[in-house]
Order: sequence, then C-alpha cells, then structure tokens
Amino acid sequence: MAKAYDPAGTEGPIYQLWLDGGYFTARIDPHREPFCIIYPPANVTGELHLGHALVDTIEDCLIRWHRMKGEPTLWLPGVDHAGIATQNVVEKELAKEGVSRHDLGREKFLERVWRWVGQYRRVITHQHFRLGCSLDLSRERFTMDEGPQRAVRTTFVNLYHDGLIYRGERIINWCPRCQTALSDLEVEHREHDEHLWYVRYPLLDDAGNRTDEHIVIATTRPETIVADVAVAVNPKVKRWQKVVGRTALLPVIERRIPIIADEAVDPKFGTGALKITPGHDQLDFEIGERHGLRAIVAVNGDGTMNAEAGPYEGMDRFQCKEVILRDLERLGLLEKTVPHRHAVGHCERCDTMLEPLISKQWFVRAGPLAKPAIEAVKSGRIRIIPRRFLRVYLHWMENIRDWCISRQLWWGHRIPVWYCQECEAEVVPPRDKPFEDPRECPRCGSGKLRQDEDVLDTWFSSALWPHSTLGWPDDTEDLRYFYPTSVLETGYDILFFWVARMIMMGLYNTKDIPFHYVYLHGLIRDQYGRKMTKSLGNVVDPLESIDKYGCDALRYTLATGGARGNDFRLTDEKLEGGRNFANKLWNASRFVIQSIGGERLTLPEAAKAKLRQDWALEDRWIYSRAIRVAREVNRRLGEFRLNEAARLLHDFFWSEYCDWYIEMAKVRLKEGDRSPLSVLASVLRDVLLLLHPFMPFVTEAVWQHLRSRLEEAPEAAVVAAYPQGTAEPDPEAEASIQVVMDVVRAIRNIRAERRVDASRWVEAYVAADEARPTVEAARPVVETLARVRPLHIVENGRRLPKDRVATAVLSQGQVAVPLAGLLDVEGERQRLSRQLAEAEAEVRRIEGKLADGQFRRKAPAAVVAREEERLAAARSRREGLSGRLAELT
RNA sequence: GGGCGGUUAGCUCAGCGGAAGAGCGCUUGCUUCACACGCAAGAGGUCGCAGGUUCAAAUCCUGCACCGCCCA
Repeated sequence: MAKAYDPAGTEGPIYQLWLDGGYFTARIDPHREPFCIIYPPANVTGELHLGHALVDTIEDCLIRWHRMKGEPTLWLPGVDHAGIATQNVVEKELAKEGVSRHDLGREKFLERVWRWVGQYRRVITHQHFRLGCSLDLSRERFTMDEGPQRAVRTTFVNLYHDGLIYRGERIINWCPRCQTALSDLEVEHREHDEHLWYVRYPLLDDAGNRTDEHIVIATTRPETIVADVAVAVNPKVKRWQKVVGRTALLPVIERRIPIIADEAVDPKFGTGALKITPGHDQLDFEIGERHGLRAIVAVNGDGTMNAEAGPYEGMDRFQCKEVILRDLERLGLLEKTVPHRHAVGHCERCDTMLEPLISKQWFVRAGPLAKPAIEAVKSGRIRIIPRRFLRVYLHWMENIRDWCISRQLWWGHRIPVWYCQECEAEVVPPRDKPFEDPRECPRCGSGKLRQDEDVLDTWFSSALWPHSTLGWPDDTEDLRYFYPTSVLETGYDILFFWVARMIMMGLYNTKDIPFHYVYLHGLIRDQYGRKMTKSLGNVVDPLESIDKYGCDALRYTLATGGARGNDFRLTDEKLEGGRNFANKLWNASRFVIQSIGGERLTLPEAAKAKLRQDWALEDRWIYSRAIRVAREVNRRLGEFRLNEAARLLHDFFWSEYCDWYIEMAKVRLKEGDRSPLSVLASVLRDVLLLLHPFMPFVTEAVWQHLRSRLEEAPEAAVVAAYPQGTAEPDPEAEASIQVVMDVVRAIRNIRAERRVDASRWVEAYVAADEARPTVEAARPVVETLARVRPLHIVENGRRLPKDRVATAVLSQGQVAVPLAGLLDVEGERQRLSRQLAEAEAEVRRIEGKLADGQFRRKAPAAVVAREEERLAAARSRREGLSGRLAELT
C-alpha cells in the first residue's frame, strides 16, 4: 500500500470493479421491501454543477446504506430534455455557424438537437461515474424516450377529457427573447429603481369636445398607454367621484375611453386613478372582464410595438417608452415624474424583462389536482423533511393558480391536439386510443387537420417522472414493485416546480402517492455566501474538485457541510479537510493491514459484554464504542441527518480509534503480542463499512486490501452488511479507560508545560484510589503513551512525593511528576490555586442545585444521580488540590 | 404586505430542554518505526438583544434588531 492515498489512481479501477460485479442493478425480491430513489433528471444541456454533486452524494449515500442493509435497492438515473434551455444551447451553437433555427426549419433543427442529446447523455453518465454513483444504468430514462412520451400523451389526453386541461385567452408571461409563454413559476421578480409618471388624460364634455379638465393617472409603463381602454378610479376617492361616467381622451392615440369605478383600484397608489390596459396587466385584465371592456395587445412576440401602437409601430418597447414620454412632455400632458421602486418580472432562463400579454394558451386546471395533493401531505402519507417546508408547500398548494403548459418551442413533447381547418374543431385522441393521431375531424369529417405547433412545458413530463420511468402507463413489474418510491430528494428551490407537481400528477395518474418521503437539501454557495452563477464566474466544477482532492473528499465535504435543508459554503479549506480524512483512513488501515501481515484473522463475535470480560481493557473499550457509534449512525441516517452521521464517524475514527486505540494497541504489538489484531481489524471493518456510503472509493479500496486477511469477508464493501451495533456495549470498560486517558493526559500536560524534552523518559507517580487496579492493568499503556519510566502506582494522595514535584489532581486520582531543577514553585502554586478556585466554584454550583428541593422533586432521578456523582468528583478534586497546595513549600 | 431561515470560539458551521462542540486558523513543542494530508500540549465563547415559561433555557414562548430567502 502506498504511503499516501491516491484518489486519481484508485477511483477508476474501483468503479470498474463495482460495474463488473453488477452490484448496481436492482433485483426484484417479492419477499422484501424495496428501497427506491428516482434521480432528479439532469438537464441534457450538459453542464454538471455542484448541485448535481450534492444530489449524487446524498442519494448515493442513502442508496448504498439501504443496499448494504440488504434491501432490494433501485436508484434510477434520468436525463431531462430541458425544453427552453436545450433549445437555447443548440441555437447558440447554430449562431456560431451563422444559421438560425428558422433557416433550418423545424425538422432539421430537431435533428440537430437529437445529435446534441446523443453526445451529452454520455457526458452526463460519465460525470455520475466520477462521483461514484451506484445508479442502475440499465434502467436509465430520458424524458423524450418512447416510454415517457407515451406517459405524457396519456396524461394529456386523460386530463383533457376530464376537463382539467383547457385552451384559453389569459394574461401570460411572455419572454420576447425566448419568444414563448412561461408559467408563473418561471418568472423571477426583481426590484427596479424606476419612475412613476403622472400623465394627464384630458376629459371630454357631454358633447364629446375636449375640455380644460383632465384626470391624472400614475403609471410605470407609459408605453402601454396605446393599449388603454379605460381609466378606473376607486369609488371611495372623493377627488375623482364626479368624473366617473365621463369620457377621457387617450393621449397621442386620441381614443375615447370611459372612466369607470372599481374597488380593485388601490386608492393610495399614485393619484388613485388607474389606466386600464387589459391586454398587458393581470389586474387590468380582471377589471376589464368585470366591465366588459375589450383588450388590446400592442406588443409583438419579439417585443416590438404593433399596429395598435399607431405612430410607434415597429419600435422596440423600450424605445417606445422613451419616445412616448417625450411626446407627452411636448403635449404638456406629463404632470410630473417621481422616483419609484417596483418589482418587474424577468425570464428565469435568459433574464429578459418579461411582457405580460393576452395570449391563447393551454392550461392545467390546478385546483382539483391540488386537493388530493394537499391531503396526502397533511395526512402524513407523504412526509416532507425538514418539516418547515411543509407550510411552504401547503401555502402554495392552497393558493394554486392554473398552470400554463404550452410553450412556443420546437424541442419538447408536441401538444396532442389537432385543429380542423374547415370547422375549427379542436380534436384530441380518445382515452382508449391516446397514441393514435386523428385523421379526420369528428365533427365535419374533413381530413384537413393540423396539429398544434406548440410543445409542453418541460415540467409537465418531469411531473410524471416517478411513474413514467417505471413503465407507466403500462402495468410493469418495476412499477408494481418499486412504486410508490421511497424518497424524493432534491433542492428546496424546486419544491413547487417539481415536487408539488409530481405529487399532483402522481396521484392523478396512479391513484397513489409517488413517494413516501421528500427530503429537501440546501443550496451550495461560494466562500462569500453568494449563489454560484455563471455571471459571477464563481461556479465550481465538481470534476475539478475531484481531480484536485479526490471524489471522497468532495463527497465528505458535501455530506458534512451543513444541517439538512440549510445552505452552506464550499471552500478549498473544507475540501482539504476531506482529503486529509481520506488519507488518514488510508494510513490507519495501512498500519492495521501491515500489522496483520500474511495471517488470516477470524474476527471476534461477542455480542454479550460478559463474553469480553477477559479482553484487554482498551480492546473492550473500543469494541464497545464501535457498537454505540454504529447504532448512532444508523439512527441519524434514518432521520436524513447525514452530516451528523458522518461527523460522528469522523470523530470516532480519528479521535478515539487512531489517537488512542491504535497507540494503545501498539504497546502490545511491539511486545510481539498479536492479540489486539482481531479487535483492530474488527473496528476498522466497522468504520470502513459505516463510512462506505459517504466515501465509497477509499473504503472500498482499503476493503479490497483488508478482506483477504479476514476469514469470511464479503467480496466488496458495496455489498457487505451494514453494521447495526446489535452487540451489547460495555459501560464499565468505557468508564475505566477514561481514568487511563486522564492520567496520560495529565502527565503529558505537565511535560509540555515544563518543557520536558519529548524524547526523554521521566519518572512519575499515580495515586488512583479505587481505580488503582485499572491503572495497574494499564501500566504499560500509561508508560508508553506518557513516556514514563518507572511509573509508581501508590494507594492514595498521601503517599505521593511532596518535594519538587509537579502535580495534577484528577477527579479519580492524582499524578505527581518529580522535576528536580525544572520546577517553578511559584508557578505551581498559582496553577493549583487557580484549579482549586475552579473546583470550589463547581462544588458550590452543584451543591446549590442539589439543595434545591424543587430540583430533587421534579428532575428525573437519573439527572439527580448524575449531579450527585459530579458533586462527589468535584469534592474529591477540591480536597486533592487543597492538600497539594498545603504541601507545597 | 405575508411566510421561512439565520445570528454560537478569529473564520465556516454543528448542537436545539439537563456540565458549551467540530473543522480551519492561532500559540508551544515534535523527522515518535500508519499518516507532516501528521503527532502532542494549549489559548479562545456573558450561544444577537429584551422579557417570559420551567426545578433547569444556546435549546421552548413573546417582542425587537440586523442579514438572507420564498411568496404576493
């Protein structure tokens, strides 16, 4: 084994070993409860970021844990066609060649996209390998595969015939750059420091002639004046009450528009009078409907003004704004301009300022679907972790709005609706034949049918993912066995986009929940706490981190980075820590394996603590601790507390197994006594297996070295049984070793403070009182670890030497180190006095607590007993300290 | 406007009713035969502020301040 762990040389061969073993392929066993996670499909755009690395780490960890527990385990990988994103990427590629998609035409363009898909599916798969993922590649699915396509089509057809999908003219969010409609969720609201323009609309008299009077409206979007159809005032605003019912003259356009009254107008905004533009504003649209006003759309799909804009036709909407303001100014109709901050919608994908406009689109009627989805979570059939996201989910669901699902894109699932060219009928395949394209119009018999040009929102197919990947709408073995899946794990940022919709659609399609648990993780940020974005240039490529520190280092860092559901910052320092841990694991293992040599060990199996009574104290202790740690780790994993489980293992392995146990074991090994080997190997085995889900490569690599030295060791860690800690702990050994450690630490402390040369052996005395047999038994350990020879063990403090010794008082004994010439009596006095003061304070504190009748009556007996023990220890320490001080001359 | 999260050692974060923890950084020693990606010994915290509940509060409740996020 090499002197340092080499991830780059290890990871490839180890992954190959797993693939060759076929360990990742799920096997159905009807007698066992399966464990299944559907991977959140990665966008086929191709970029793998730290978010994926986090998903990979968490899900692989859960999957490996369950697989090792012996459950039939399926982790199903997937790739998402990512409509807008992929179309944008391919269009950018084309732009480099000086071609637009329109030059190519729909068919040729789609060919290009498929070529891209072929390329990037492989890249994505390779990236999962690098992260050590134990995905079942034989079941990989792509949202545009035939199976998921059929699921999409079936769902659409059923929803349509159930009246849950409709086509209608609504205000939607339009992205002029992507040239498509978006759903509400794809809108990013951002505050803009802008202006509020106060514009005068002249009033007409009864004869329709212009007067000197006017009504003043305040607007943030003067360019939409051209599409105004009314002015509305709140009926409570006194100032405008008398003008309701009159007619105003729309500036520039000179259209006559009515002045109406509507409660929805905010009397405190601007002047209390609102221009009504039903074609470009949701609130105005609603007011318009109430008053039977027509709607005018004045902006084209590309963001330029259309013929409705009159003189401004052809201008870009932003340019139009400038020009119209100049015109208003010139006409004396611009009363004032005041600074104003307001929220503006932007395209989540390309950041373009969105244009709300009326458009004919397809919608999902979300209300009826949300009802059972609310119930499934409220009843606890689906559990959301961390729990605080439950309220977020419910609030969104209870206020859900219809979902705009049509996109004016070429790449995606084509909407399965045809329109009759003759009678304009809307034709959707029947429920029993959802995959058959209609050939003639059922109403007029015409053969002139044209399919809707649009495709569905990508999230529509993602919403079906847990069942469409398992074979739905067919009744497959996988679907029957693995559905509902066990855990849905993803970032909290797509709770609405994906999780909520999966619950709705899963319940609709399968009449069952899609998963039992939803585990939401936090977002990874850079070292300054900023979100990682391309524009900031602070995006970390996980593959670079793996190259630099090793996959296990990255995984360990991500797993321990923060508490569940919390964001955390990734830094090089943390990755270094992960690398160091992997190396520590490697080297301690190297020591154990080298110590075993060519022998084949049988590991001890002593479930009852009694059976371990005759073992060496340190063997009993570490064996007992390993049992407790295994229990704790399993418990934390069951609660999705990966960070706590990993940290527990880190601390146990490093601070107890390496720092103390290995050093203690060396004492006997050096004497040629091989008895510690089986315990060394046994605890190492447990640690390796317990850590395997977190750090699969280094643990497997070590396992492959270790297993040949063990009798009956499984062929690979990935399929070894996960330690459960079913054996009985040994509290007696744990308490005893504490005394030994305290003695060693006390002597080391004195040596360090007195600057005793590290290589020098010194004489020392220990008065251990009741713990004397323990210290006696551990004499060789204490001598070696504290570099003491000879070690005198005396009955009690009175037997310790008094002159020119440095002393330490423990709760269960005292230590004295003769230091002729090195002792600073005054310093010693000060140190002991300080400790005495501390001990006295402690005694007073606990005495006070125990004197309180309320405490004794109300606190649990175990707590009272513990306090009494502490008091005894503190008193003993106090007596010892004052005794030493008195002797100090 | 509504909701959520955060505020704990110099930094990054755990802990969330019964003696303040980790990693990094810092100080002092160590080429100790697994590891300097290391070993040993240390220093460092009125757990944001103010009330309240409790025998007991960093931990529960109320209010406030600041930072961040989500929804409208």
